[in-house]
Amino acid sequence: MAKGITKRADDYSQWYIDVVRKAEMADHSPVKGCMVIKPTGYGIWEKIQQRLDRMFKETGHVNAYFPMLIPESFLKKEAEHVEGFAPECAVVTHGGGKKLEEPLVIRPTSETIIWDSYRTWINSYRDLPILINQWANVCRWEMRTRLFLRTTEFLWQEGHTAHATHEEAEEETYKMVQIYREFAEEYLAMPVLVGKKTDAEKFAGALHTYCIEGLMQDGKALQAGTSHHLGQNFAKAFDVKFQDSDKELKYVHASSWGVSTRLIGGMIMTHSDDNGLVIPPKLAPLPVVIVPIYRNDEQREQVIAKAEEMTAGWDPLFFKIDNRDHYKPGYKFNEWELKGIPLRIEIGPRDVESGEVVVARRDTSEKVTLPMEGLLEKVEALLDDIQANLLKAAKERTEANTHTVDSYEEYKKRIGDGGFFRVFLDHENPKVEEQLQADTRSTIRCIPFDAEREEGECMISGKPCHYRVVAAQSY
RNA sequence: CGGGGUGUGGCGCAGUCCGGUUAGCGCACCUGCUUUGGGAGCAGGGGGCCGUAGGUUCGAAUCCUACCACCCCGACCA
Repeated sequence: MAKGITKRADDYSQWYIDVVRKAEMADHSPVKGCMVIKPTGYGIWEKIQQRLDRMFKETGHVNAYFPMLIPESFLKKEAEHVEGFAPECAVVTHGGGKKLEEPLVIRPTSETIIWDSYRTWINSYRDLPILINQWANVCRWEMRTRLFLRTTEFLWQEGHTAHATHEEAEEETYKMVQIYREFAEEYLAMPVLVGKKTDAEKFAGALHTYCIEGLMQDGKALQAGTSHHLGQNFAKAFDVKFQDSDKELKYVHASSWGVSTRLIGGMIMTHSDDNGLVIPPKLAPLPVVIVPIYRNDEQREQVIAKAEEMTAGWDPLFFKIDNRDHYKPGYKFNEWELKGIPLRIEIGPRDVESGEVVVARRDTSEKVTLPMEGLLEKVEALLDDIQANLLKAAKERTEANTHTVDSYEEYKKRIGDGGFFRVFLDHENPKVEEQLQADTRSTIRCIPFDAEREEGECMISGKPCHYRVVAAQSY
């Protein structure tokens, strides 16, 4: 059993903090709610960036960068937007030792500064669409923070697109939430619900918001990505018009979408266990570690030489030979498990002798003996199997914790145990959501796209409903 | 912002009630030797103005006052 990690069953929240700390993912910074992302954690973020960036570019998007400081007045141009974000903005009032003419907001999100630029970029329907993404940091002064899940400053990507028509903007909004779903399943190995947020939960300034929602091991939901259809709200606020082919002057339609370092928190809470972090192979900065075993200097030389010979021609970023001499193999086994490395290869004198190695997988702790001959192929196959296995396990857990409930009494009784609850709720009535939150500290997570037609009555108001929504307690 | 808690080497803690040499312990760290197939052993060593600022006292980690920070439980949120 791993030293220094609280068991999930004893205290899930403490377990999470322990895993982040022991795996050396991140530290608290001197400023409340901020974190230092250490190489182990940042390496995973880099992987996420690489994979997602490719998916964005394959769908026609390009990257750009907009400034971090935004004139305060910009935020105020869209009524709902300012109401939603003003309370959590950090504001710069001084620069160069002088009080500023106008305070500058550290971006909580970049719609306003970007749409201010788009005004000058867009004149004709021929300028559209604009499909831009940016990788950036943002700052939101949250009341309560947790490493990766909610930090004062966090890293994310935000896509900001401009379109000639409502339909095109809608198509983009939908396309991007599907890309998030695909990324979550294929890379994070995290199954997600895909659907629409209720009005109460949508982005401040959007017509509607689509989202992906994962279910963590403790039964709480995690919003893992959002895609907003902004309609013409920001175009109107920033006066962004174009002349269409029919000669008419029209406001531009917009979308914005983002995922953040929160995904790393989601990854941890989806796969990790009481022995520490578990990284899905496709996101592992280091998929394979090789631990040499020896009793003396002569053996050490032999074993390491053999390990080098065995891995000749392998991608150097794919593996690492842990030749540190001041730790014993057992220590290294535990350390790499703690850090979630998907596969560990053990090679010692007896393996050098037999031409085989011992391969241990992080997800199941199974060890197998494999010949050095043709090892790379087998290792790659094992990594694929781990990736698939993690997704399968997470899917089964999510399904086992998805409940269909009809009575509010039963819901209230069971909601505390966690899980997704498929229920009839009149999501168009804000009072229903208020009541739900007040009674149960749970919310409607989303109205799934694939909700089938089914007749029932709202378990709070009794109003007839034609499909079920999904409610849960969430992070 | 309400309720509860905690501030002592990098981390985790003891000491505080009842003031008194040089502030301890475990882990981690450094050096050396022996070790090395699931978190090694021994020996030696480095590292602290005890959250901050005042006060009481011959003397304060310990008593008094104020402030600050962080953590947990709620309200706010990706």
